[in-house]
Amino acid sequence: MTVSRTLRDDPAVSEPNRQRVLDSVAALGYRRNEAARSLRSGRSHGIIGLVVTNLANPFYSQLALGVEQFAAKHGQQVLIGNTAEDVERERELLADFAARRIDGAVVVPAGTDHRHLRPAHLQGMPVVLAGAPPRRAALDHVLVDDFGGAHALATQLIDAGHKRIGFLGLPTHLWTGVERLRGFTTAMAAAGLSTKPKLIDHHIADIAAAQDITRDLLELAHPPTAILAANNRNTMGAYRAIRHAKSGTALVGFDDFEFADLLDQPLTVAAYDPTEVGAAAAALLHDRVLATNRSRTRGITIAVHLKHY
Amino acid sequence: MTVSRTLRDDPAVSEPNRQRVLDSVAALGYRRNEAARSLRSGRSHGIIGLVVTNLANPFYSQLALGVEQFAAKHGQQVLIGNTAEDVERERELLADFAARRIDGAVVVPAGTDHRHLRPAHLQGMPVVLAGAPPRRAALDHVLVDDFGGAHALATQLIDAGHKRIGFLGLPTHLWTGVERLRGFTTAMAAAGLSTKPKLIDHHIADIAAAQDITRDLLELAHPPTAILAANNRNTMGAYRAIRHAKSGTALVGFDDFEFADLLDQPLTVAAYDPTEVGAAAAALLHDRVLATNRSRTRGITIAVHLKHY
DNA sequence: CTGTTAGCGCATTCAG
DNA sequence: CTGAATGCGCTAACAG
Repeated sequence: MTVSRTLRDDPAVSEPNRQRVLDSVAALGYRRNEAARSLRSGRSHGIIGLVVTNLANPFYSQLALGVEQFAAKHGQQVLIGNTAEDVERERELLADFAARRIDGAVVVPAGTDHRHLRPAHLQGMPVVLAGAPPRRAALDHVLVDDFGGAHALATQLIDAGHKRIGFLGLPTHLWTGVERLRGFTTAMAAAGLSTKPKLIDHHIADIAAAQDITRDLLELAHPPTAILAANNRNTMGAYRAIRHAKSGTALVGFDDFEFADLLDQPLTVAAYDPTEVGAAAAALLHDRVLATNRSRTRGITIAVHLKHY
Repeated sequence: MTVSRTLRDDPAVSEPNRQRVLDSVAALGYRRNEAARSLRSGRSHGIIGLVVTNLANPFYSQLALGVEQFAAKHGQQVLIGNTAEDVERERELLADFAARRIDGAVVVPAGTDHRHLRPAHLQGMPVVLAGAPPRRAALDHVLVDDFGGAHALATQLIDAGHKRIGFLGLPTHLWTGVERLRGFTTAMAAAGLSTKPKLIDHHIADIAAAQDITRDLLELAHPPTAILAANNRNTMGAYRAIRHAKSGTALVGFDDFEFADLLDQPLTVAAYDPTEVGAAAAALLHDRVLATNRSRTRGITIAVHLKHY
């Protein structure tokens, strides 16, 4: 018991005994068995989960770093899972996490129905969403200012005199896809400009597709004079097409990326720090775990700023 | 007991009872308590650790994905830790992992002395190294063919007729730094070419430093006609300097990177798949955990191939 | 301040 | 094939 108390920083241990314990612990290399500890108390001690859709994507790996850094600062460790956009796998992972009685999880959701992420379905384990707002569930969440970033990008083009602007969007079943499109169309409408359906695309799978679509846009009878790409892959594809066509079309894009400054033309990107998203989500989770009262859910939005290359 | 047996796939349960259990489990949403499970058996059930030096680095996040994918295939989960190159933190993380009685860990080591990674120091927990060979400890390991890749890059330059070749190296306290340099010098020696100390550099901290050093190289009285960069950051820095100087200097580099095809000059890179490194390490760990006999340690080397842009 | 008792939920062992 | 007894290592609650 004295050992247990000492290692738990219980003040009810005399100083001489405390020292004797610490000395012996150091000499023997003794470590508490965390499995027994968490069994006894019914809670995991210092493990939080992180579920992302694609760990190889730099956005999510940086987010993971943010979660890890916050967790480390609080003596916690991070159990990670990759869903590859598969909702079934997401459900499975979280059920596993709950069975391990971990403290909670940060989730980048794969789907748009989040009922299976409610604590009621996970033995009371709390979940914080990252990158998407909760749907059909009351959950803490951290978002990126997708609307604001896209709005600012569009506004910059409009202020520079562009009237025909092409938009390389993301699938609209993604929150991010909807918001970035909305930012674009709102800015256009505010300037009294019309958004031509012909100049807007959503089903862009990869860099090559973005390049093809941009090439088609540039070959129109009335091609756009500028293009707004909704993420960095679309930006890259558009850049290739523009460069190939030597068209002088202006380009702005959401997401910063390494080597953006190596391109041959001016580029403005809407940038933000993914580690901040992760850290903020971990912080919300931390608060939620400590919250004895079931307080209202909270939402945080991470700011986006323009960066000119 | 019948529930316990059923959930453990113990064949000693009658079919009707098995079904009744499974039905009830489904109806109630019951899940075994993994903490109790691992307490009882003294082993963690299906958690492996992963310790990397920098999760935000795409190399390590892809490695992490490889580990996660292998683990998922075997019903395991991954506890992740970031050392930020801090050996003390590495030691701490692994001691924590051991205290949690996880099955084992894949470690990208921060230092060159691996004695603290021996099972004897970690309550018997096995460790597999990734990216560096074991030093002062007998450990399974997965390496990349750094020597072969650098050798192939140098050989390509030599075959193209280059005689004065600059080398942008990595710190030689890193295994990778030593091996890539050795690949370069070996190829040069085999071709009867001398390696000028003036054209070789090691203490390159970031892209900007690589750019500065390359600029200095190009301003020499006898500048190199080609440059071999030992990783993708050095390649990027060298590219900037070459492009700025409009010198026409040839460039090859270790590591593939996204957008390498966007550059204005031909580029050859030594490429490999980091997820393969992670998957191979997880596989070695898996074998080691299952190995009842303390078999000899094993080492695997992942192949590198040239890719021409 | 320190020690004793009891139990967290599971799986091993042994009886039936 | 099924169940009862027991203990994994720790800590809450209580007694001294």
